[in-house]
Amino acid sequence: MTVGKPARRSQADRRAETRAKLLEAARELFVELGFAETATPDIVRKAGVTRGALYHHFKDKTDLFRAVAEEEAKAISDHIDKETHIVAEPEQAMVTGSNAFFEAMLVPGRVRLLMEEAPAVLGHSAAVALTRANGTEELREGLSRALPEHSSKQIDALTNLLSAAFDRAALEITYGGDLVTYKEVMHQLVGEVLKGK
Amino acid sequence: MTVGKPARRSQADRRAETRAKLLEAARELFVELGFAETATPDIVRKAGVTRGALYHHFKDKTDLFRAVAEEEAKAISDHIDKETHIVAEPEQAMVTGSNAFFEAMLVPGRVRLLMEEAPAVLGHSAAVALTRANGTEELREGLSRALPEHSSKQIDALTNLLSAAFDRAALEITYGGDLVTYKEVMHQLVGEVLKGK
DNA sequence: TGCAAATACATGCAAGCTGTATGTAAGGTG
DNA sequence: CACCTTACATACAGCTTGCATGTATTTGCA
Repeated sequence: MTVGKPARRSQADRRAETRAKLLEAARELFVELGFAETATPDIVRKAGVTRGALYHHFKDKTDLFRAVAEEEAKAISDHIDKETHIVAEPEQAMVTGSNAFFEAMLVPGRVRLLMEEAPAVLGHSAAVALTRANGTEELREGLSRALPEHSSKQIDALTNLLSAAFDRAALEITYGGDLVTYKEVMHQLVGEVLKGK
Repeated sequence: MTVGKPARRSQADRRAETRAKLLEAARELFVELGFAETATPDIVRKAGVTRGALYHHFKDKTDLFRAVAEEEAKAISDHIDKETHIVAEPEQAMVTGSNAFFEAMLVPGRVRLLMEEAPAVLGHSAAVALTRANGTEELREGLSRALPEHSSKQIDALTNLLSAAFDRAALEITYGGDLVTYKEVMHQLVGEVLKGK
């Protein structure tokens, strides 16, 4: 059995592997130090590749951050979908989705990446677009159903405001706020809106 | 009348003047380009001073940003205080304060500085501490008065969540959201919370 | 199977930025 | 009027980013 003979990997495999290593290393450093304080030499050292690889896979440092953030948002979205897709009734789906959101947000670094860094690095619009999937649609639908008198403009606004409250709750929890309290208060808030008119 | 003879200014005057010029130039560039994309050489060129002056007045670039952000937060706080201090009853003070907040947030650049850049540059905690004065206390007091059964922990949480909603409303308005709609929906939201229980 | 082309990555380099150290001029003080 | 302090200016070292160019591996194809 020949040793040291590097297995002939396909380009796709090589590519996927280095890309994954870059994403992982970048995520850790972005979480720990923030985007601005993280240098690309540090990222590639941690990933075990060179800066050439980084700039081959990503347009620039910001593009790498975008990829990290998108992956993170997708993980959240997937978790919420997995928890809610079995729930049929919209009322219950909202509360389930809410709980799933808070669960997902407990994963270390998510809040830092998506709520603190992303708005500044990618801009507000891109940042909200990232979290667009995070239960926002379920929320909008629930509100729309419960408040048929409201215009879609009003529903959109309300969705944004409640979504912001969810985000802030996650943020505060990360910074030591009490999980149970914030979940309670958040549910109370949504509940009152739903039965309001 | 002697011309060109530079008036003998006091140190305090010199100091205040350069500092003001730096703050003004920095504000413009931070708003236009964001913190990371703004270079100190550009700031001092715009201010008509040298980098030496900048680093004499401020510890580093972040410290300059902090000063700009603090000035901005104070302007908002002053505006809200001016509008609300004549209003006696807490209920009315809240609605007046809310309107004053939205008015204040229309000043160009404020949202960019305080809601987009500040959290990433100064950290979430410092950023919320900055806006701590922006009607947050009136809000907390109003909630506390209207919801006597709630624990102070719950009041704090609710205050944070509604405060986040206010912030998001300002953000969305800046990005083209309809001012009237957001004000309406925000008032509805607060109103429902107040009469809830 | 062997060779050319494409892909994936490595290395070297130029430009720019930050923060500090050191130099100078103006203002305050006894 | 001399000394000290404050306010600023200039020079420099160390990094950082992104690109340009070089090399190795893989793939397509005759």
